Formats: sequence, structure tokens, C-alpha cells
Amino acid sequence: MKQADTKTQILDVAQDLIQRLGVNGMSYQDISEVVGIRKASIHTHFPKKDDLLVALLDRYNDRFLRIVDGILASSDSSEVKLRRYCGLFEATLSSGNQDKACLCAMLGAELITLNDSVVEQVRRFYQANQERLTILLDAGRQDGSFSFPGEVQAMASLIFGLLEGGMLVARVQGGATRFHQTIEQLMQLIKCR
Amino acid sequence: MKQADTKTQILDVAQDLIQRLGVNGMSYQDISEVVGIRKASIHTHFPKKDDLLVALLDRYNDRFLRIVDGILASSDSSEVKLRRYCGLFEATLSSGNQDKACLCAMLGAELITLNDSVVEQVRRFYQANQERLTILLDAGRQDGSFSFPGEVQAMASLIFGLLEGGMLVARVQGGATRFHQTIEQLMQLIKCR
DNA sequence: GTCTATATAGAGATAGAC
DNA sequence: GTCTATCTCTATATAGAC
Repeated sequence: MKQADTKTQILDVAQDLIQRLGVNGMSYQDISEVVGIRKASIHTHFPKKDDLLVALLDRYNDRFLRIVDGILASSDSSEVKLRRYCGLFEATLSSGNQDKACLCAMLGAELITLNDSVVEQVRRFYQANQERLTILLDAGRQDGSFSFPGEVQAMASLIFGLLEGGMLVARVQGGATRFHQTIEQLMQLIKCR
Repeated sequence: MKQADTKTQILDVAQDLIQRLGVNGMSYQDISEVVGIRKASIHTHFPKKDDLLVALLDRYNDRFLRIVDGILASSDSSEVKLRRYCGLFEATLSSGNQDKACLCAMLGAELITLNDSVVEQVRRFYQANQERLTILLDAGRQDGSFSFPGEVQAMASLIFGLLEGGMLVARVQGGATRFHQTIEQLMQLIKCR
């Protein structure tokens, strides 16, 4: 296993810290202590904190949506696809010390304190996810996997809000177990009965 | 209308700032500028930031739960009760410049950076709300207003996560309109059909 | 690229005059 | 209770040596 280059290491550590503490609860000093370099050196790679955030979101959104698209393109049933999609959020929450939220859930909470370019990226993440959820739900309703009243889009937005928000709530109370139950409850609500 | 005393004004402004920017995105300086006193004066009323947070959460939780208990004790139908409960969150989001989240949603996101006493209060808020939701849903299911599979408790925890999280998501995209649609979608999901 | 050193600004917090 | 003044610490950020 090759050692990751410093730039990647910085991104990795920054992501972990933000997912746990938020942007405003984390500093270059915090990153430097984990990576093992001086904080001035971080500025070589990311001159401003915003540069770091933009690069981090680029990578995060790209990776996340690539996985989601893989799920959509698979030959799984609609129900399995949705379970796998929800599983992505569960995996985040369960990783490490069980206190990591989705990067864009944390940034969403701190939205008003962020610069325009970062806000735009967070918005794109939300939009892209909801579009994909809409596709998934629409297909599932047509193939008879799901049954629910109302618009597909409204359901997609409900589910996305539940996943992003449910993670944050679960960190306060109940943890991964409780988050899992919530997702199970959701599946029961929209499955055909 | 009598002018509120300074202590109350500080709490009011701090609450507004935290609901928009988060604890870590807001400072005594910010409060002092709005209230119109020097930041040193704030320390007279709340020596440490934690003192302010504890006092703020005491007041917020007390007020919020009092209103919720009023809803539960009313003679409204279960459906109306649930709508009124959800309306509390809608009202928060719609107040001011449409960028205010529930105080405890913001604190929940920043949980790991908070001190134990504050964490405990956030936790109590979540617990208390879910207990009340459980009572409301249980009654509604028995009187035939609601129909949903699974445990009442799981449903309560789903709804609370959706409300707290949905507010944060709505601030990023769609605003109050979209949050309202999400709630409508929820109502359709659990109503008898 | 990384380091030391430093600049500058803002944070939370305290002392003491009025 | 509020003010001015100040302390200490930490934050982001830059300059220049190695």
C-alpha cells in the first residue's frame, strides 16, 4: 500500500474533521496535528480555507455521485437499489467513532457562514441526489416495488431530507442502530402492501 | 410594549444568530453589535459562553415543549394536532429571512464541539419531542386517523428526524415552500386511505 | 515542500473605573 | 450594569530560509 501524498492526506483529514466537528469547529491546526506537518505547510497546498473546501467538495460530490450512479445502473431491483442508496448514509454514520455525518449535511447546517462558491457546491450535491432519487423512485413505482401517494419528486425530497437530517439526529440520540431503524421504517412506508 | 431587559435581549439575539449561523459561527461580538452594548457587558450576564447556551436551551426547550403540550392537550383531532406540531417547525423556518433552523437542529450538527451540559440539554429536547410524537401517533393510530406499518416509536423518530433535518435541507434548497411540501407528503403517507 | 517566524485579526474572558 | 482597557489564546495567512 503506497503512502498517500500530502495533499490527499490533508483532504482526508479535513473531511473527517468537518464530518465530525463542522467547518467552523475545525482548523488548519487540527489538520496539521493529524497529518504531522506544520499548519503553514497546508497553505502551500490550499492557500485559503475556501480553496480546501472547494477541492474537498469537488472530490466528495464526485465520488459520492459516482457510487450512486453505479447503484442506479446496476441490475438490482428498485428496492435493493434504494436500500443500497440508504446504506451509503448508514456507512458514513457507522464509520470511525460513529459520529460522522454526511459532509454536505454538516455544510448545510453551516450554510450561511460559507462563501458563495462553496454554497453552490452544496446545493449541487443536494440537487443531484434528489434527481437520482426521483429516477429511482419513479422506476420503482412503475415496476410495482413501491407504492406511495403524491408526487415522486416530493417523495424524493422527503427521503433525502430524512437521510441527511436523520444522520444528525442519530448522532444526538440512538446512533447507527436508530438510524437503521428509521430507514427500515421508511422502506416499510413506501413498499407495496 | 415595554422594552425587554438586557438579559432577555441578549438571549433573543443569541438565539437568532445561532439558528442562522450556528454556535461556532457566532460570537459575543456579533451579539453586542445587535444589542448595542459592548461585548464585555455580555459577560456580566453570562460569564462564559456555556452559561449563555445553557440558559438559552433552558428557555427554548421550556417554551417549545410547553407549546407542544398545549397541542397535545387540545381537543383537536389527531391529524390537526400533528399538523400543528409540524407547523411549529415551519414557523421557525419561515420567520425572519427564511434561514432560521430549530435551535436544537443547529446544536445537533455541532454536537461534538459542545460541552457535556449543553449536549445533555440537546439530547433531552430530542427525547422529549419524540416521546410526545409517540403519544400523538399512538392516539392517532387508535382513533383511526393514521395508518402506518411498524412501531409507533420508529415512526416518531422518523418524523422528528425529518422535521429537524428537513429544515436544514430546505435552507439549502427550496426554502419554506419545499419544507411545506415535504410535510404534506408525510401527512399523505401516514393518513388512512 | 516543509520549515520557522511573524503578521493580523478575532475569539473568549477579566480588571477596574464610572 | 456598562464602560474602557487589556490579557491570552487561537485563527487564517504570509515571508523567507533551508
